[in-house]
Amino acid sequence: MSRAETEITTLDEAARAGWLSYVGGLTQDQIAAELGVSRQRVQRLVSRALAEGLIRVRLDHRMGSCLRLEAELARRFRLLECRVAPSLGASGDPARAIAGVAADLFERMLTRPEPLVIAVGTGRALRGMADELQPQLCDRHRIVSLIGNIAPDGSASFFDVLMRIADKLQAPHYPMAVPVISDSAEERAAFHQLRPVQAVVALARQADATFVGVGQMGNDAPLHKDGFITAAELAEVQAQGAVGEVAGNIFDASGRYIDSGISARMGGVRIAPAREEPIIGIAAGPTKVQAIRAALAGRIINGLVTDEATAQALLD
Amino acid sequence: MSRAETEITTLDEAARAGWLSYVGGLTQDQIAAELGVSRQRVQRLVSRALAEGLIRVRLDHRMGSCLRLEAELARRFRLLECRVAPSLGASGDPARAIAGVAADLFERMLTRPEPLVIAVGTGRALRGMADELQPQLCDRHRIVSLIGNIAPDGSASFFDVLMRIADKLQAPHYPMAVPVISDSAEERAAFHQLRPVQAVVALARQADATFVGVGQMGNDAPLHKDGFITAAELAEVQAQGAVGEVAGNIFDASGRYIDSGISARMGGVRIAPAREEPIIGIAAGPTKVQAIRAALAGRIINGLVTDEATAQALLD
DNA sequence: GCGTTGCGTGAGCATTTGCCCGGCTGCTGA
DNA sequence: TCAGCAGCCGGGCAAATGCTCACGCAACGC
Repeated sequence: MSRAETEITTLDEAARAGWLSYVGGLTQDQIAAELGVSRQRVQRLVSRALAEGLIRVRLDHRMGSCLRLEAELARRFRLLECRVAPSLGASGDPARAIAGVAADLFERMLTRPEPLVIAVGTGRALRGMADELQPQLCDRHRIVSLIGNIAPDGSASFFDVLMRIADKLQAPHYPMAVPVISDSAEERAAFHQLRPVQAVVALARQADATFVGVGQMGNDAPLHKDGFITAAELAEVQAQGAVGEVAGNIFDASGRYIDSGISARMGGVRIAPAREEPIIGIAAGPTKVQAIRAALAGRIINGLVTDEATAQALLD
Repeated sequence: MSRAETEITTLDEAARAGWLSYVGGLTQDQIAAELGVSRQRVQRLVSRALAEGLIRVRLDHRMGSCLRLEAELARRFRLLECRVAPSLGASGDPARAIAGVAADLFERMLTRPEPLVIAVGTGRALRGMADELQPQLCDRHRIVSLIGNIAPDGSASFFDVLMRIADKLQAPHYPMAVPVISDSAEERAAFHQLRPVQAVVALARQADATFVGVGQMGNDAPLHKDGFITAAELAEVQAQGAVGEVAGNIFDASGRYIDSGISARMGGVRIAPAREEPIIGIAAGPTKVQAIRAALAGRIINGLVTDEATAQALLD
């Protein structure tokens, strides 16, 4: 109890310090005087406010260079939607650069008056987007997961993107209660015969908009790093020409899905190529270029949020 | 041409510097290396990005103390909506503190699926809110002005809140083409007999939501400072018990409108007391407390965005 | 009872940032 | 053509900031 209460008041204090610093433009000394604490404490509070994500910073200016890249990508790959975020410099994390821009696009989708079914995948990029979303009441839309939420170790879910988004929007949400990847094709089939699972799958297939990450299938493949497939399995699909993956469904350089032992066990929904509804891929980074290009070529995705460096590489 | 182009590229550069600094967290030296310019130039660019409003900062945390004040205000004054922003310290501008919170509430209104008519007043607080709005396509709602847009000196409009909001939302908008205050009651009547003016007035009267500032009627009254009424006129209504004003309509301490020579000449729409639709007052500052309290008492407004200090004063 | 551990605190210091100022460049008008 | 002027640039410096380290205190286990 007292633990939770102190926690709340410290966060409050951090928020107040951050507010005075960023919005009010006061110096830390002034804030210290205002709050009646030491300057050092103010420094710590502000840095905590930043770390906890209490302070949200966005850039309200479309740079010419980004706009040009967007237009060129949209033309070249016939995209419905395209956003290019400025890169964060050589050392920066590309996922963080695109998170805010992706959240912006997502929020724009939410402003549509008609109730939508919005499907989401998972991964670091989506997770970043979810964290950047403004909390708002938006309960006319439904959020549905494209992938299973049961991790190999039995833990509920890995990045938990669906829950985070639904939480912020207080929207009805439909997790897919199947393993991300089953031990066998039979197990997968058994799960998918369950009535509630079928309902979620049907919903995901008819989604009015879809937001997914794009995974590379090099040796740094997220599918492998996160423990969903073994190194041997990775090598096997690499040998079959795998270059990328969307919602766990692996495809080759031309964006055609690869059928393999893995795909028969992978839970969740395979996005049909060349859908008309927006399927937005959210991905950036040098290692993902080939995967993104393939997903675009196969029209698995018809929209893209990426960063400058990746956009440039895609066009080269 | 070259002037405009340089302007654009400088802003782009400023935006990029600000992005790397605020979002990327790089030091100015690192940014300088990245952009290939001097550290001093980076400093200038970042400060320009800030000044131009390219960097938008918001606080994503409701402080306990603010929530308590909101709940207490809502209870005491039977409010439909109430938001209390943290104060910006003794020296801070209260209008700036509440701008972001007000914009948040406004944006929340915009997420409603059904097309709305939203009426807006004017003033510094509303202007601040308009500046903080996220640009977004929101053309199902209509924005209508409560007050005239012809200033005494003939200039088109003073704070131009309506245009700024409509611009950001690309929404249909209805300015009221009448003088803020006419020279005579007859002139006012003549304007209000015009068919287009009547249409706008009708729209404003039936607005689904209304956002207004609240002006004090002390010697620092905005109506006087901005040149709409003379010192003599101010003194006259003060003698009649004037304490505040909403959209140019002056009321006494109990929130009852005062009929005077001024009110007969004031263009625009008088908000009917005790309306059911949300009428959100956006105001903060020690000089406004009495005016806000009166507007609440008379149920001219039934919602409030203010800051901590003002909220506390209202409750005392 | 006592040592240990973990967290928060303040002091001091290195780095970073904001700003002023002198100098330079490029434009303008006589 | 050239003086005058305005705006930009970098140097340098003072203020502000971020960070590390040693210390104190309370909780915990032995």
